[in-house]
Amino acid sequence: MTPAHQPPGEIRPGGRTARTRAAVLAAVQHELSEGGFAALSMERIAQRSGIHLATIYRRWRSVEGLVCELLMEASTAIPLPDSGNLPEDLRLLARRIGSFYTAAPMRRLVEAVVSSAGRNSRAETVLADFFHDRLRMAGELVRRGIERGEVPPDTDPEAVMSAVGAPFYYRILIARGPVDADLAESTATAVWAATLAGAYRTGGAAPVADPGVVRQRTERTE
Amino acid sequence: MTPAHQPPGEIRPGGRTARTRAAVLAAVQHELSEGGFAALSMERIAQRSGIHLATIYRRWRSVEGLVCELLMEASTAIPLPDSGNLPEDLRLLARRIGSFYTAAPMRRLVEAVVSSAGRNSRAETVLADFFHDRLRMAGELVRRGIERGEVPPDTDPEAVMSAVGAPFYYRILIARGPVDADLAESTATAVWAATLAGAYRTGGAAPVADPGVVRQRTERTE
DNA sequence: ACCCTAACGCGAAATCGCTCGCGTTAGTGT
DNA sequence: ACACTAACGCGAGCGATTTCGCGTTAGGGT
Repeated sequence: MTPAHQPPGEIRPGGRTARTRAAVLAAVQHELSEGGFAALSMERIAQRSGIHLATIYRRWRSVEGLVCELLMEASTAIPLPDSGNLPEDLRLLARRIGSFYTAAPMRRLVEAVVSSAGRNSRAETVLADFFHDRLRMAGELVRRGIERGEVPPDTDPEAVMSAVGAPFYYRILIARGPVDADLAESTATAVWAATLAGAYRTGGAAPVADPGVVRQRTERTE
Repeated sequence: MTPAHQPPGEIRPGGRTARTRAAVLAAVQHELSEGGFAALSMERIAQRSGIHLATIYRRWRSVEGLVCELLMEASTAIPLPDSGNLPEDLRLLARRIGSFYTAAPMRRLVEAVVSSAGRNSRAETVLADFFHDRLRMAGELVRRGIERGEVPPDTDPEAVMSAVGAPFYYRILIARGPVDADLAESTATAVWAATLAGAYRTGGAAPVADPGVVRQRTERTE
């Protein structure tokens, strides 16, 4: 997302270029935290950052471009736990995601990115790639659990991690309510129970008749 | 969201007004299905619908306004099941949501509404109200299950229904992947298992040590 | 220390989205 | 059938966003 038009023969990532970049992204961060995506305009960013309007347009093309770059900046913000125990890891991760999104700035960033993805096809790609990467990495957590024999071996790691994230994004984007500690606890408990029940096994979900029964069943048509 | 400015002394919902409304909303629907929210502009809608640009601006103010009205139009699109059995109801509902969002038009509509909510505070309110209503109504489904003694009596109905919806919106808005039958089955299984495990009980989630054990436990700090 | 040119600052110009005023059409009540 | 006015069509006009051309500044290589 970085270069809007083809860079000429040579690229200069250092010195002044890096400074203006930092100034602009910091300005976007501030504006986003204060007024949200709705209050985000190129002109305000230019004023706050002290970087000329035309320069920002040249490098990022649009507010969507800026927001995307900010997203990629925050890629390592939530570290993945490794406690040697899957249910514990799930709970730790859910809590980290929860506290991460309890604060307004990151919540606003997600709103902004998803909002951007709706209008800008490039933003959509950036968003999709970002979360695919993240899911793939987080899946490692489940793979360790499989190796330890804590869950069925055909459990889909990315499906489990999607289930960990989904409630938070639902709360932020759809229900538009606060992200709190309860949501994190609830999510961790739910995902672990569902995983044990075989909901995330590959080749179709396994409906359970009684709690704790893990078995495969053919799909029914409604 | 309907009247952008105060209607004068008298309102005329019939005849021509209703026709233009239908024509415009149909045009929005088409444009949305084809090119998505990104390709949605007031001018294109005006051209396709045959309604003058100024008229559309007068009644809806913006594309966000149009999209919101389209959302409210689709309020009864997913009927709530009542099979007399909660896990069956959850599965039926998940399937209905799944097939509802498998088709592009409705998927695009959700993308558009969420995208709009990021920029327009009024759209945000419409979105929140819409889903709160929907959650409240769908909660009835869980309440019946409580009465039948299928789940713990302090289960939070709206938390359960949020869990049914969340995976679909995550798939649409974040993962940006296809909504298919597998997702519906997986979701139904997961939510039922989590509900039995007490993940959605009020007053804090109940971590489970073994599958099927339903018990309350005090929250731990990380 | 020097040159080369990528990246930036600046103001003007073009473009675009949106609004406004006025005349016309067609519901609605009597 | 008639009068009244809400809602629409139309085009001009306004403001905000976006781009362009040119001169200036400051990395990066020799």
